[in-house]
Amino acid sequence: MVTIKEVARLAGVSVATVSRVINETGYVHEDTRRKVEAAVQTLNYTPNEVARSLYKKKSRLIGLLLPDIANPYFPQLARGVEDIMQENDFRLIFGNSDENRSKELEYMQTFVQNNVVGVISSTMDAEADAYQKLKMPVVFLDRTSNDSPAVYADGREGGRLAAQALVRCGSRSITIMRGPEHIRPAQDRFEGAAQFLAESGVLYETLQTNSFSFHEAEYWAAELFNRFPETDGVVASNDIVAMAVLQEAHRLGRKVPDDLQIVGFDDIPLSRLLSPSLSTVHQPAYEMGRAAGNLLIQLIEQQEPPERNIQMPVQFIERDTTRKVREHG
Amino acid sequence: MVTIKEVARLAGVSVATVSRVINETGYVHEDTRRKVEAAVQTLNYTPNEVARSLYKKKSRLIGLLLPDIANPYFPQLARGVEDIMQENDFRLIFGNSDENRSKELEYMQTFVQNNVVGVISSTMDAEADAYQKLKMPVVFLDRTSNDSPAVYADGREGGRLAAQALVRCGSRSITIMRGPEHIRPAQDRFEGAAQFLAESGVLYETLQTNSFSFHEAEYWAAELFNRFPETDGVVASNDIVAMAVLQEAHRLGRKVPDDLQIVGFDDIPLSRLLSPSLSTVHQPAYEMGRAAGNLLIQLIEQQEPPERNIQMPVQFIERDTTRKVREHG
DNA sequence: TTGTAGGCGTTATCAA
DNA sequence: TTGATAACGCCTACAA
Repeated sequence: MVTIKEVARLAGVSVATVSRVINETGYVHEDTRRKVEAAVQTLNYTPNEVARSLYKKKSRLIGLLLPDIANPYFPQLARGVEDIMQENDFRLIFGNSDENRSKELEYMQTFVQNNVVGVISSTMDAEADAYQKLKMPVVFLDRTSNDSPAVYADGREGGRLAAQALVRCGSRSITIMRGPEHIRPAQDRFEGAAQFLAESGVLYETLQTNSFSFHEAEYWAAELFNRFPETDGVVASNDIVAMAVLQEAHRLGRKVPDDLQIVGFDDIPLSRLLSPSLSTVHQPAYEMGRAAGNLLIQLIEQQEPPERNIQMPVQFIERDTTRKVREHG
Repeated sequence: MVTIKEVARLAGVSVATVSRVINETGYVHEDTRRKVEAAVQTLNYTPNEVARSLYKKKSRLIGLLLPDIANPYFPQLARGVEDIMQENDFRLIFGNSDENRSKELEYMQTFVQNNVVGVISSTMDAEADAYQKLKMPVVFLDRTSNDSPAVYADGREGGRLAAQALVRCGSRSITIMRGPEHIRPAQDRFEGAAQFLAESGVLYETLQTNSFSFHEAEYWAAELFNRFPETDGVVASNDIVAMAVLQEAHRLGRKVPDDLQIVGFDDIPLSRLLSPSLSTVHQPAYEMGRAAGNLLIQLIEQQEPPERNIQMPVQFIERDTTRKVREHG
């Protein structure tokens, strides 16, 4: 690797001068600047980030911790974060936590050891010491938090919208699939839906599920029809589960949306490519990733961000697993 | 951050001794070891990876470059790589290249600047200087390469299997959707399918597509039926495109699989949750990620790996977008 | 406007 | 068995 010394030698100046020109700091005579730049060019020099990081005690690295990138909702978040970071010359150290505390801690530790300047985490436990004791800024993504910076979607409203759509289109016996307990947004959605149904006086059942994984989605879908065969409307915990329900309905010969309506959650890109395409509550995942990235950068640069707690709006997307209604004839 | 000096002071020894015990190198008296370990404990010391990296000119960081994590095939690759790296105490610096040369170069540069010890890349150009001049090992993932270490699926065979399935189940007028030109695996699949059809004397048309993206998938699906309305069998360039075709077929009232058979490629997890579920060629994406990770680690540790060029097997997965045939009555 | 030199936290060499 | 110290590549007082 070419070092600053070699550049200095070739340019016939000291390393300090080279440092000045590459960092554009302090005075440098135009002629020397040119000589240095030429040397940089011919040697193809780029500064060693590790040495910089050691000296400054700050790198250009950001830690990103997500539960599971293989789960279709997260790649979009990740992509949003990455785009922002790449635009701002930050790099990402990325890890999957699997909602597993020790993996999470292990990652947090190596983030610190590598001098990352900030972390974006979709953790299960925002109050954990690992976060509270951190000297650097942290933004929680897809997780609510009272007093820490966070970006998340309005789960309550999402749940409300899903339930409302079902009721408006005539479902009278609804099942809400309730996501994992430790995942706050999942609970918010449930509460939003449940509250709306209670207020509307519509009957509903709850099916508690304990994971968002692919494999179990099929199990829960089967379970749904076993336990509540009379259901005519389903608020699924996410789009994956909704797809599984749709498929199971198909298998059982239940007509969607005529006999059974389904509303998903997330609006993963594939949901519109289904047949019937999936009615769902849209979460702006990519934008959430970007928002988290932007917020973190502002925090890093010590600018007081306009908002530290960003709740993103959700939106009901009417597609073909819910019936069309003409409002007001 | 706690440094080795503070540990040394608390333990009443020199930094050299502390270094010896944490690295388990050289002789240390049992008593001093215990004192040092106690100090490490009470101060909660972990070594600064940046300083280590500077001295050793090697970090525990790996560069991972993928075209687009938001595209459903890649998260599984990424997850495989991450699992292996995490098991071996390596961390990942992750970036999306968007099949864009300059982004790729930019990432490669920062990988070097950060002393990564190896990179896994799904590049568009394995022969590029950026890779050839690199001092550290590189493994190409999901891309063929003649003389560089690589992990990829058997695209030719995959194409063959897809075409064969269609023919076996009675399609007589087939359209092959051909993926982007610069993506070698896409071309392999095409060639495998085309060759099989030519040899079998079955008519086929080619629809050249130039991207694997979501949005364009719908466009190509529409195009398919415009251009080749008589098609009764489609070899799609991947599962996303296959889904779009399935949906478009649905819209046009074409019965799948009775009037039209469709075979996808990749076997993304969602493809089995479709109705009808998608017949497709399975690529072991997660395992490919792991294999690439393992290969890279062997290269880094200078062990001569048993194979530097790993072609993974593919497999036709019969589901519901192809017709069932009883072979030999 | 430029150069010298010390220090960032580690590791490894060498002497004690 | 232990400690002092140079070196990794860079940045920034401070001096010139």
